[in-house]
Amino acid sequence: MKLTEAKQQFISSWGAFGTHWGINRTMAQIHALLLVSADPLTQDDIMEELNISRGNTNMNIRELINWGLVERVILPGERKEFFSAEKDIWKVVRLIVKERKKRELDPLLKLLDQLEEVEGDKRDKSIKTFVDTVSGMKRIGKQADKTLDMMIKADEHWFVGSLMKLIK
Amino acid sequence: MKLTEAKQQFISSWGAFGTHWGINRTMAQIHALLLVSADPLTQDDIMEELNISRGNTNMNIRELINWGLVERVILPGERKEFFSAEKDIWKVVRLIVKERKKRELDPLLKLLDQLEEVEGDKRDKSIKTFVDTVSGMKRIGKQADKTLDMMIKADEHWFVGSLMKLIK
DNA sequence: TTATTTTTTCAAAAAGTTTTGAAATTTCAA
DNA sequence: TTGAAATTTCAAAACTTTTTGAAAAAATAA
Repeated sequence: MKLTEAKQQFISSWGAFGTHWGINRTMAQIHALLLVSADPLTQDDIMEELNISRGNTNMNIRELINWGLVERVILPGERKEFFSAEKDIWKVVRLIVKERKKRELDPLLKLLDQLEEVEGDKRDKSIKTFVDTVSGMKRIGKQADKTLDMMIKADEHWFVGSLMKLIK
Repeated sequence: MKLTEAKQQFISSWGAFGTHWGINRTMAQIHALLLVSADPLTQDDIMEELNISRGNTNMNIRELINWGLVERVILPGERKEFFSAEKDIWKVVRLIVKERKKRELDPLLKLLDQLEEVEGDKRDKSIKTFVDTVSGMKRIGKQADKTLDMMIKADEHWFVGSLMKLIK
């Protein structure tokens, strides 16, 4: 496969995967393009390469910067801003996990804490079912929280190495 | 908080969370309702409780059954079908991970294998950047694959217990 | 059987999300 | 300063996904 074709495949597939991962298609495509670009690109480069509008490009670059996945690069002597993606994939995964944890898991745990305090006699079958479900989720949720925090801080090899020891 | 209100909160929040988790809102709401129901419910119960149409209810119940999260229950002497959700949350998490891995991670790994075989001289900067990105992803992806497989098979306490030992 | 109830399907409508592009704002070199 | 270039904003349009509901199919009791 030729490089140009491979790049295109990569960008379009990463876009499709992104949609399953809480990231919209364009955002994922811009990310993919920057990941496989040897040098930083301008907004115009990205617009042209992906055939998307200026507004769309701008909004999604900004979102990628918020996630910490892309950074603005100022090249001396250039008027335009350039953008480049974090290339260390393990760092990328940690950034994504960190962001999604903050947006999804943390609010869920907060909610479960509130819901566990439902009024009523726990010997009542319907109360029991509710409380048991909520408590079960809270337990698993807290464990996931710890595990993910560990992962966010961990070095790639430490983490995987440790896990691998467990199955031997 | 009263049980009725708590249930409603739980259902509506689980619905909202679901949308971040590759599960549509109604599917997640039906799942939530069944999780906190002490007894199996019929399609009509679900329609009424969530104010949704018959078709919508039917399609989403079917999808929940496909994921293994809900099962059909036949009660003797009853004409209608009843539905109940798997209540063991650790099992629920494993089922969701299993399904999402199959739909998302497995195809990604397949794609990366193909893309790694791009033609050209790896001393070429643009080829190198592409191959490095793809290889990096493949490495992390394979590790995630193993870790998730382990998790899918693992007992809750074995898995978490082992992880916890590592941070002490 | 046949009639009635229950479940399933699917085209069209509604709802939700993303994208566009032109106007407003900001930046910066001269 | 000023004006050209670059960036940002956001309402409307395009697109995508979900939901509805009525009709078809399947299941079951009599």
